[in-house]
Amino acid sequence: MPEEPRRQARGQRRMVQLLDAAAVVFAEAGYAKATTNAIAKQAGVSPGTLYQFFANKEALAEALAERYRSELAAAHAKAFDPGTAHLPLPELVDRMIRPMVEVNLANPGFKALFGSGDLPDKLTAPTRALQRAVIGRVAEVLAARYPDLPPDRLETTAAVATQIFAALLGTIVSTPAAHRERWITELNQALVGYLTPVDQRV
Amino acid sequence: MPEEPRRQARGQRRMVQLLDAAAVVFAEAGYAKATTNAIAKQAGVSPGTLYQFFANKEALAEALAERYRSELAAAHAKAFDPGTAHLPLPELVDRMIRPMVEVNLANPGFKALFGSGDLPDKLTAPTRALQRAVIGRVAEVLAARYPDLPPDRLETTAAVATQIFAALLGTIVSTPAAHRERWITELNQALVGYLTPVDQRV
Amino acid sequence: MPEEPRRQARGQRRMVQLLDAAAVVFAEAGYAKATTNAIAKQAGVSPGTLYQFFANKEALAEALAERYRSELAAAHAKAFDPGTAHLPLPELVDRMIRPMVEVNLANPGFKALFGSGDLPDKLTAPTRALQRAVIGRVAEVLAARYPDLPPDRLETTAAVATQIFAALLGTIVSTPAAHRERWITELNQALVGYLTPVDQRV
Amino acid sequence: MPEEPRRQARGQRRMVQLLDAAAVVFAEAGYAKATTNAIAKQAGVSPGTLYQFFANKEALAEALAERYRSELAAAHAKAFDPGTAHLPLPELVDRMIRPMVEVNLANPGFKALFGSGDLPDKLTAPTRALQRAVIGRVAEVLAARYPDLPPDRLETTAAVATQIFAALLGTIVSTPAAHRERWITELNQALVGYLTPVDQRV
DNA sequence: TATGAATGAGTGTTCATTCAT
DNA sequence: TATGAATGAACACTCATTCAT
Repeated sequence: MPEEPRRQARGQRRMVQLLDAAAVVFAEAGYAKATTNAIAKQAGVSPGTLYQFFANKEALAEALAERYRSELAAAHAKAFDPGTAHLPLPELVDRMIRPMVEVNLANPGFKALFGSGDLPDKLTAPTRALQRAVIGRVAEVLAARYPDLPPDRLETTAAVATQIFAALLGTIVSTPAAHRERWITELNQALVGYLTPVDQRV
Repeated sequence: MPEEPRRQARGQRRMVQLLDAAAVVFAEAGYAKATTNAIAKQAGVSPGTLYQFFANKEALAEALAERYRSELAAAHAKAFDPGTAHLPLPELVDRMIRPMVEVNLANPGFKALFGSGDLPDKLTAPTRALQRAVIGRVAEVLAARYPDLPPDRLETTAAVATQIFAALLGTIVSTPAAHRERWITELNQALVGYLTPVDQRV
Repeated sequence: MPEEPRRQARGQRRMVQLLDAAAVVFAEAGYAKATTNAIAKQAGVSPGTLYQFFANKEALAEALAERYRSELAAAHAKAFDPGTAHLPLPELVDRMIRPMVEVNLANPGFKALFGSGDLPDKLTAPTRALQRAVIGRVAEVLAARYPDLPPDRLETTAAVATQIFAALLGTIVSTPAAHRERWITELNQALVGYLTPVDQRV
Repeated sequence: MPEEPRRQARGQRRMVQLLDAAAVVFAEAGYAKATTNAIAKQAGVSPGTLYQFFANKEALAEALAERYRSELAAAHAKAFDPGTAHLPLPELVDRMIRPMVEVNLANPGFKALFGSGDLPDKLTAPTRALQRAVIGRVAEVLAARYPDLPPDRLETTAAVATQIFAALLGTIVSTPAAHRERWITELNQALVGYLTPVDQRV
């Protein structure tokens, strides 16, 4: 009975296909103006098929956010090890910035789900989840560096850092590669500036 | 013959009414999902009337952005005078933050036009104009404080500061009043942190 | 009490003004796409005023058709006298064509009411009246030339001639003046061709 | 696997259905006042379905014009063969008139697209195409009969003949069947009259 | 599973007409 | 009389979602 697994494999491929298509369309049009029919067409599939895998447009966005979350997790895991936490601040910040920028560059749809404030209220949920995930990563790093920071300070600091991050990410990603480094430096300075007092206090 | 002026006054009142209604609806639904019929209804007016004053949905958004721009200008003008530029950095930043937060709090639609990346391409223009206006204000303040800063540094610094600003504004405004001050402090620290190196370099 | 007549005179002026405006707008946009608001604006008057003089868009068209009918009558009266009826056929036809073309050229709105087949059913009435008036003129001329033609033949012949007329009028009027004569000649030939058998039969 | 073709067949049927519906509605209301929702309802279909097959109202009109063009072509092809060109003029003209009248009678929407001058500018194109197609047919016949006629005379003559044609078609089609023949005869005489000089000159 | 035709409520916008002033 | 703001039904068109095949 090799039916089942083969079917599941095909199903997995379809989902990937659809998610890829959604990323492309979200990137081109933004979430709100993206149409499910356009996504289906981009995936080379009929609208009906799309709804066999995702209950609705929202579910598609959620799954895409989830995918980004795991890519981010992988990239972070690669960039950090226990020793990293005690690098000089500018270097540490650089290690936080780079993978994020790269994931963003590699996934054009990312920004549409991470940055935008014009998503329908319901969609705030998966989007917020993505943001919470990033905040979580940042918090881990800060926790390793500042073990004595009280939890609520930790949380707040991570949240603010992430928001600064998100704010400049748009500019960084949409800037032509040649000028990109300049904005990355600027982001680095902003984050270092924000974290320096914490560094000194501890 | 008070006829003419009275009519014009009515026209003015209608525009204000419609702009108010648009602000409410944009705030609730975001620009993209806001419907002109909903705005008209919120204004207690028929759809046709809306179109007597505004050529289309976009024009409404433009006028609203313009209103915000001028409210912002007024608030800034009140907060600054030539002496302000040489206040200690945290105080200066506080003077930049407060009016912005207040205008935002007083105008619920603001965020929908200022923050969002999901506006139609055409609308990018007035929205960007709003952003540029804010950046302009910030640049003026920085220019007064750092007269020797080269223009491109000035521009970049103002842009980054404004983006940090915009990023945290959302959190500040949507936080219940009781906890708001905490986030304002955080924003202040972020901006001070970003600007401190400039302060020292000059 | 010179009030009354003066008022009436003003009323007359307004009607002329509005009719002129309607002619311009009908000419530019066609009856169907012409808007009463555009006509009012063209007349330098408010929409309400328009409706003080004409019950609705249709009534405007009717009045305009009536004006054209009387201009046509005047032009015809000038072109014909009892002797004309026995001119050689091509000359007679020429005398029928010329004033019609001139009235058309002088009144750009004419075609919109005379030619078009896309008027609402109700408007067929005034339009048909205009056509009937033209047919009547043609019938008179034919009656003078062919006194023995039975009335129903007369009617039919006049109707057909008028329709041929109307069909080519559009082309003639919209052709640049330099080439106009060529199409007038063609129309002349068509009408002469159609009427020649009648000429010979009698 | 009769799946695909069956679906396509359904699609074809829908298009025919919609075109039929459009013909009916255009005939009743004229192009300008016909509504796409009315056409959909007449076809027993939702508005959305209409737009699955035709991009917009215009496209519907274009497709309808195209259908008429091909019906006309078929009817003409049936009525003419190389020998026809040298029939006595009245018979030749009769052969040109009949199929046109019949196509017109069978397709009530025809007139709305063929005659009217009140179509939107863009629609002028397919409408003109229909007219040009008719003129082309006429020109072919004339070319066969008068091989020595210079091309520009041919063109002009065909155009004028077609316009005379179009002008009387309305009357013919809207006349009750009992009296129809009388008007056909009249149209025949008009065309014969117009063409006789050409016949003699050659 | 996959299809794609079908749905239909809803969108931004228009315009003939009315009416308070 | 004259104004012009106000109306609101109607229009062309869209799109997330469903469902017969």
